[in-house]
This record gives sequence, structure tokens and C-alpha cells, in this order.
Amino acid sequence: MLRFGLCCMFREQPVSFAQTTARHLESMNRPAQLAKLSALCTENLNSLLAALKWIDSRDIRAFRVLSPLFPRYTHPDVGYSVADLPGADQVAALSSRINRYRREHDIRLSLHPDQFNVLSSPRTGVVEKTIEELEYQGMLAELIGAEVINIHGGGAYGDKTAALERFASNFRLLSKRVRKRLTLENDDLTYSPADLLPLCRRLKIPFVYDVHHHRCLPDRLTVDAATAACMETWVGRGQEPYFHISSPRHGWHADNLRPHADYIDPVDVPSIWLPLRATIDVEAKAKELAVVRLMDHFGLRASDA
DNA sequence: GCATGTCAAGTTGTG
DNA sequence: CACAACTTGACATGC
Repeated sequence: MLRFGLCCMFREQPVSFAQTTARHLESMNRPAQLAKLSALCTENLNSLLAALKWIDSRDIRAFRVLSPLFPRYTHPDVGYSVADLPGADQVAALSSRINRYRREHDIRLSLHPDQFNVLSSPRTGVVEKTIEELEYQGMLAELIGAEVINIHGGGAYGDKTAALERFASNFRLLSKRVRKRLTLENDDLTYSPADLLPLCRRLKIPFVYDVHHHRCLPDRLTVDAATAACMETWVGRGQEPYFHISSPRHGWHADNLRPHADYIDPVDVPSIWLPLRATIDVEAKAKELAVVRLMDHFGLRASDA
């Protein structure tokens, strides 16, 4: 059975996540910073629980958690750890409530660190900051029970083979809790499925197949072949494979295919996916409305309000 | 109050 | 060589 997932936020449902900036925090003393950060973390965990309850009511069984759930956690000047927060106990209690909820309601959680995280970079400072961010996400994943931390291959620097070798050696520097959750996704500019699959097999990293990126950056593999290869990389981890779907905002004949549309055109969903047991994250700007519409289309009817 | 510019971070490709 | 695109709002500031 296919499982469709919502990414990070809502268009209409009144569930939102709070943020702050380092600049603003720097205008306060340390106790005031920690008080504000503690309030934001608590607020965001409450929002996450509300998000899971809403998607559960629509039979949506996967959710991508936004990276800054704990705002500015790894910032060099204002960063912190959960134990530093005045509300540390509440943060821990809310996190385990979320973890129990997603377990009892069969909801998959994933994380997707953004483009600043580059394990293939030749710059040691970039790799160090990437590792720090991934370790934060590993800590968060453990708290709330997220299965997957999904990243891209990063830059090519004129030599993809050498870059992926740096990825491989830096991968070994990660803690076990990050390594056992890390996945690799093809992007729309640099690394195609054919580029990444050998590395995924070698390091036993599951491959997340984004078919829209594949259509932007094709390789010798067909959609069917990439799908099958993706599925195989997940066997060792014993989890459902992840796919990503989106539709081009300006159609398939536009100059730029990369911007995402509000909704998914169902014909963009590969028909070979339909009978699979897999999770498809829906990357669409209309957010929950797009997920519900797509599930309706395929007869995976979400219950009505 | 409301509008507008900014936000920690990397890399690539375009203008 | 500088800057926008990735993704996206939401926050902070200033009028």
C-alpha cells in the first residue's frame, strides 16, 4: 500500500512553527536567550503533535519534520543543548509523547537537512559544520522517533568521483544514530540516481528516489529501473522505501522545470509505484491540500472533515 | 499597525 | 564578478 507524506507545513490548517534569528538572540543575555529558545522548542513540539493529529485524521501516514524544530540549535554563537533549557523536562516529555503518538498511529517521520549540509565538500570547515548539524538531527530523530535523515550528494567541484569519495570517508565520522538513519537523494543539478546508487550500495545507505529531479537531470536509467534499484537499497534497513514526487510549476515545456507546482498532476506519478509498499513525500506548494487531492485521486480516500 | 527587508550555513549557473 | 535559485515563511525592524 502506498503511503503519501506531507512536508513540513500546512497551507490552510492553523498549524505553524516558530522561529527566531541569531541576531535577535544576541541582543539578550544568556538566561533570556535560553528562556526564549525553551519557549520556542516547546511551542514547536506542541505544533508537531497538532500536525500529527491532523494528518492522522486524513489517513496521511508520513510527515517530514522541518529542520529548525529547535531553532538555532547548532549556531556557533547562540547554540545550546536541550539540557541547557529551563524547560528541558517539558521538552523531553513532549518529545516522548510525539514518539508514542507516531508509533501508535503508524506515522513515519523523516528529516531533511537543507542545502548547507555538504558531506562531499573539500572544505573542512563546511564538513565540520555539516557533521554538527547532522548530529543535532540525529539527536532530534532519536527523541521523536524519526526513521530517516535524508541529504543530497552536494557539490561536484569538477570531479564527482573524488567528491563522493570524500562523502564516503566523512560518512564514517558520523555517530551510529546518524549513520543508521542517513539516506541519499538524487538532486536536479549534479547527482543523478546512476551517480549515487553505487555509493549507496557500498555504504549501505538507502537511496531516496526523487522522480522529478530525475526528469530534470536524467541519466541512463529509466524511471522503472531507478525505482527498482531504489527498492533494493532499502532491504538491508528493513524499512519502506522513500520516493519524492512533485510537478513542474510551469509545465514540462517550460525553460525552468525546477519550481514546484501547487498540486501534483497524477500523470507525473510513475504507474510502477502504484502497487508498491512505499512512502511518497508530496512536494507541492499547496501542502496538505495537495496530499489530500492526490490520495483522493488514487482512491486512498482521506476521511472527510 | 502595517509594510518591508532579513534570515547561519553551500554550490552552481546565469546575467 | 555578483547574485539569484534552491525552499519558504515568519520574524524583526522601522515608519
